[in-house]
Amino acid sequence: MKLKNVTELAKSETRRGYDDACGTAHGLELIGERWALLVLRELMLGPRRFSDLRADLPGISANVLTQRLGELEAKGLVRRTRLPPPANIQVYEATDWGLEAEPLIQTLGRWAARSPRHDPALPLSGVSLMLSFKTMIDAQRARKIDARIGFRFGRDTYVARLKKGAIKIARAPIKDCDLLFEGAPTALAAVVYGGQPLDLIDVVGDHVLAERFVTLFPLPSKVSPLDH
Amino acid sequence: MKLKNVTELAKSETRRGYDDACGTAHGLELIGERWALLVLRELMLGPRRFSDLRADLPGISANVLTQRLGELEAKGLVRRTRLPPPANIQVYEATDWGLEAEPLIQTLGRWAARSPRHDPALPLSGVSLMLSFKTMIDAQRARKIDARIGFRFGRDTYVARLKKGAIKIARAPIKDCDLLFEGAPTALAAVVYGGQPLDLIDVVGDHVLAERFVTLFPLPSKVSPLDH
DNA sequence: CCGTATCCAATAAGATACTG
DNA sequence: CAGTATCTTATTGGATACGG
Repeated sequence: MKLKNVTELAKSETRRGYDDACGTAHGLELIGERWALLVLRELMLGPRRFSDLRADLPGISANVLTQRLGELEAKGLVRRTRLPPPANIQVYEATDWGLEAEPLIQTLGRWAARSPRHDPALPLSGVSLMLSFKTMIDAQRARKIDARIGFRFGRDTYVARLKKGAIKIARAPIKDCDLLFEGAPTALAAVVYGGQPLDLIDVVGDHVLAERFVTLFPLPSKVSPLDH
Repeated sequence: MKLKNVTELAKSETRRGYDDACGTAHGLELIGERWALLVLRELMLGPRRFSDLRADLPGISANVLTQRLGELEAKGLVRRTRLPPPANIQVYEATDWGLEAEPLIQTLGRWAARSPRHDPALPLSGVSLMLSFKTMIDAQRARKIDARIGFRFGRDTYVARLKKGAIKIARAPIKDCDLLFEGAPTALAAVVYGGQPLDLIDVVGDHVLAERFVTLFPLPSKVSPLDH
């Protein structure tokens, strides 16, 4: 009754399984617990520290984050590493296999975007927005664009490389960009997905390119509530 | 403290959300609760009744199943219908949007199949096995096969149509099949995925075809526990 | 047999405070 | 900043009982 410490935590590492050989069921045992997939999502574009994760996952509590990270680490999806000096801080990083969950995150997001209940006005992390661009890009519309586009969300910066309808995005310093967006991820999302005017955010560089860029990510049609 | 009835159930219809505009987060609000995706999985090949679901989801309790079905119905993923007389029984059926979750189920299953912890010897429902065939089929190996293959698991029967490397599967009466497998889904899984000999199950019809069929579904390589 | 409702014990999540 | 400890609340699963 008093062993809420290491022993019990280790035991509760996984909640009772589904006892099902189906890969889907096993997948749920791996990333089906509350918050787990969102923690992994935040690591898809590179390592993050504990407090970054906490800030980007509105509503997660410290103890749940600790527990999820420990479980993901035990399962081999996340690794704890230490940045080389002089930084020398501890960060969490997705393993190769963890990174392979990206199609899963995209498939889930694309499917859920059809939901009539989906509210794109809620807050959004920088990583979420970047991944949504990778997921929702309309290759047809983007095929003629060849550009480097930067994003600055607070102290995090990302660079997107558009070429031949494909988009690659990495966390990287803003350098040699044709265009830079600055502001909150939520504001940029309001422009791209909510049809709000571009002047909600700061745009540095090629404004014509910016106007084109924000139209490259069409949302799928909503499911009609009458179809049930 | 006493209103555990309709009022409170309606309120707890969804557990507290993630407050995140990301489609992935919304997806988790839709099908992220324990058992929800597995319930939906069991409906992917057609309507099922309450007791079928209960039997195919080892370990789910009646009250949790009732609750998940109610939530999935409220979200528009599942519909309650009544089979026409003389059957005239109530069944649960995935809506069109619910059926669109199939790629999600497949992506999750394919990803999780790389897990070193995945145990293919656990029990498995007929629907799971059929969906795993659709997910894991090696189109190259299957491209020369043109056949109708039947499966009988207890009173449920399925027919798979192989043609040009593609496979279509539906719950249907066994008719005009080149080959019929009979037995428990778990036994057939042991043959196809566990490398067990074919004589674990009953095979009626073209045995040569049967031997080829069971090699069409290669599992992905496991993640090495050392890669962490 | 088909579900649904209720009660109970075990766990997981959430909020908050706190320590190295 | 990076977690831990503790307390409270919500959810889960199992048993059982109940109505159609």
